[in-house]
Amino acid sequence: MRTLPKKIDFLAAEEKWQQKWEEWGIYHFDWKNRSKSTFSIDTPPPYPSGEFHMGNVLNWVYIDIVARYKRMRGFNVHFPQGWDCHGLQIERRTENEYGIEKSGIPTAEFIRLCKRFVDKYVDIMKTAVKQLGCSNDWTMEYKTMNPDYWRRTQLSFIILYRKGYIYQGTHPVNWCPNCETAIADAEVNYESHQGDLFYIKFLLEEGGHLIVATTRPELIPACVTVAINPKDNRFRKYAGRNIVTPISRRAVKIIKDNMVDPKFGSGVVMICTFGDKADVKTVAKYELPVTEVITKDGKMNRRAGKYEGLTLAEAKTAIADDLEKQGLMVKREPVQQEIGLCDRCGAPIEILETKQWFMRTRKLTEQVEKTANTIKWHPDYMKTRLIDWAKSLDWDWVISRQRVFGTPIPIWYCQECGEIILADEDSPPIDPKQQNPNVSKCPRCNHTKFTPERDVFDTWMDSSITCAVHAGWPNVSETELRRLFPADLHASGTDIIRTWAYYLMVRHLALFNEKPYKTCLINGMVLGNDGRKMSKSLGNYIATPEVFKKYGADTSRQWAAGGGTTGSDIPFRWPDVEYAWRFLIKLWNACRFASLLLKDYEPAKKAPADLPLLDKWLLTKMDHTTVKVGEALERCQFNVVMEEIRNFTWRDLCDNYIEAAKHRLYKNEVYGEEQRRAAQYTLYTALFRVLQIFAPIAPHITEEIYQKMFAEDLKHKSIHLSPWPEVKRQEIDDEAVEKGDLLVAVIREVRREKARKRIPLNAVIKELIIIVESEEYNRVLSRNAKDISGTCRIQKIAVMPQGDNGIEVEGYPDVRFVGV
RNA sequence: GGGCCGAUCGUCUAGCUUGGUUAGGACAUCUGCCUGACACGCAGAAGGUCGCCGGUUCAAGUCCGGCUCGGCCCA
Repeated sequence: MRTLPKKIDFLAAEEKWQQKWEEWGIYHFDWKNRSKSTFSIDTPPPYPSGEFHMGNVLNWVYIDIVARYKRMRGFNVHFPQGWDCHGLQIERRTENEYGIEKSGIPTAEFIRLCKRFVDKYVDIMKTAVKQLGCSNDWTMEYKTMNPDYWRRTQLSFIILYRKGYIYQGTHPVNWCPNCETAIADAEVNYESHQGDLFYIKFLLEEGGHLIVATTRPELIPACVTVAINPKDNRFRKYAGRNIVTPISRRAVKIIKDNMVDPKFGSGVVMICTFGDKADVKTVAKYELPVTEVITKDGKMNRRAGKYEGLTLAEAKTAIADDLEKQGLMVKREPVQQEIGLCDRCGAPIEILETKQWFMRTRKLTEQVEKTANTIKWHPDYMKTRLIDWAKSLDWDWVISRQRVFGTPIPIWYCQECGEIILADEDSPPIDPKQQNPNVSKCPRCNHTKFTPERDVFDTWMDSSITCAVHAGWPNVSETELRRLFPADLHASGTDIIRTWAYYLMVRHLALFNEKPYKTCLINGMVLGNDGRKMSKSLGNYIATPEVFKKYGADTSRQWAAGGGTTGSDIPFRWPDVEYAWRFLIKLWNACRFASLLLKDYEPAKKAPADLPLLDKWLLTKMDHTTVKVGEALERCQFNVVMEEIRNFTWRDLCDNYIEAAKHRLYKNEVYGEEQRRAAQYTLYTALFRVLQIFAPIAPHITEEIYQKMFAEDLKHKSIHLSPWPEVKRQEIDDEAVEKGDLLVAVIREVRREKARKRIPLNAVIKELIIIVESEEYNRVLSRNAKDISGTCRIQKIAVMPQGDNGIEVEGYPDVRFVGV
């Protein structure tokens, strides 16, 4: 066996193996192999924002550990990787990057720049994923902006349309005035905000007035009714009467509705079209008219009269001032309110009524719930988040976006009668703005001119069909599709359950009447060391390269695996990273030590007969660890995996076994060749086992050591292609564990006594007498007395049934010793 | 207001599913030791009434109910 060098450049070794693995293609899915069971992983294609943060690290490490483990378990692992390219954020960042404005250049040119931007940042992120040592199969890499992916997104739309899941409607939607597009519920974040609550006099038609409390006086021109609570005795009598809005001077009816909280403000609220979601509900309930006063870019429109052209904030001030002047402003008071913000740009959203495309998702809610219950969740309680979210949705999913960088909606309209012309199933990929439909005339009115749909799809329309796309849809037969679909595993974060996990669910249920994934693995958020969500603005941000450059991938991966329970938020702590780093060094040194003492070792296929107690003790502990690690991996409890491996390696193997076996390894002239061979066998076996069970977490160092020490003998091309160790029941010797524990306890107590007496550990003890009454213990200690004397540097050792008081061995009241 | 999660040594965290060892670990602290792999190490020490109040039980960090305080998501 080759000896390991004293020092190793871990970072260089990582790069070396990453290149080798790719060269060897060992992570490729084996399409031809029909005998192995497949394990398909639905990797969420990330948004190539260019930032590969510690949250991405967490997400990828979780998935990759499973991928590597399943490969060792003999599965044909399908682990693709794609990139989710379209979207608002990319458009905006492209504008920043190239110092341009979307409206200032031709659309085709702008799209070209967006693609350039995406390509650049995909490369950066891909580099990071590779640096992390992820075992993705890059032969299946895809980008959702490519025509081949468009084809799939568009085809799925056409199928859903035919199945009745798609409709176009004029409906209030969340609207971002900054991005100038509709956005879905899932893209709205709510934030608490200190605002003003205005108390404004509305004059009753018949004289007198009511005081309306509102946070948004700028919407008075959009006021369509005023509402009070039916149980509110103060105002009940006004229901059904007319009241005149100030500013716009319109008469509107007073209605009564339970949703009005009599305790909030004045107990009288105005309903505007649309101030918030509650307004939308009320309007639908009472079939109220809609008065829009906001333009798509967030300004007041013509209906606002003299306020036209003002921004909403300006209009608020202006209207409040005018009300003040007219003596209609009673008072204003500070109030905490929840404001909806655009997920991509942070601007406050509005609700506008526009023509949009929708997917009928709400009718699937019951099925979503039922299906979610058939899926295995890690951790289990995450499924309630999905179910609660699905049940809480008020609106269907708005799938159209008023943007340019996205998959086009394959629709045309007849210029004469407005008939909707849907693209054929074999037309995609298609851009209706560039091509005409396959029909030459309108099926309804025979007109021959068509207008293309200019909207594009919500990015989630691209990224929520991946489970099927990864499995080859629509290019493969049903049988072939079922080979990899539903995915065996989908992985994502707590923050995107409401989007990713949910949209995947509704899309695949609607398209295939099948769940998208069989298990769902959820990672928590990465927190800064102050316990708050890591973000640049909070100043608790750790950039990934900072960690990678200093500590590399295996350390980062250990941090991710061991940082906390799966699903919980993981704080980023440098001490954890350093501990992980030290473990790598410890493992290296242990292996180096072994390699020095195994130089002349001829690997044995079978265990030598009659192994010494301590060797059986270690090997049984090794098997128990293997079983626990395997079980923890099956349950995605990566922190447990880390703990088991570290404890076994550091404590049992290094601190206890190696220390207690050194004398046998060094002095075979004293202890005999057989004893030495036994220790060599045990070291060899235990270290290879550690490398194997640690391989899914730390793929580089385990490969480096394996190749140097074991490959020649064991012949697996890579440790990652070695089969996961099967523990044979007959090799488990729990009696040896019990007896070995006694031996280790005695050694520990002797060391402790040396520490108490301030004697150096390596000080020689002339004579040690162990007093033990129990016959069984006596036998154990007598037989293995040489391990105690060899380890603790005792010249003469004796075991006696009776004697003076002495020092009691912790945990063994009837075992004492004298002589230190 | 609703849903979910959490509260364990100075700090961070495991254990709770399936109640029963001296509540495990890391960092920090203290004391020894350069022991023929490793000072990026080794051997030790100290530090916890497991958020609060009840209940079930021979036995509760673990199960049940209530409360308080945080976090996330939503209205």
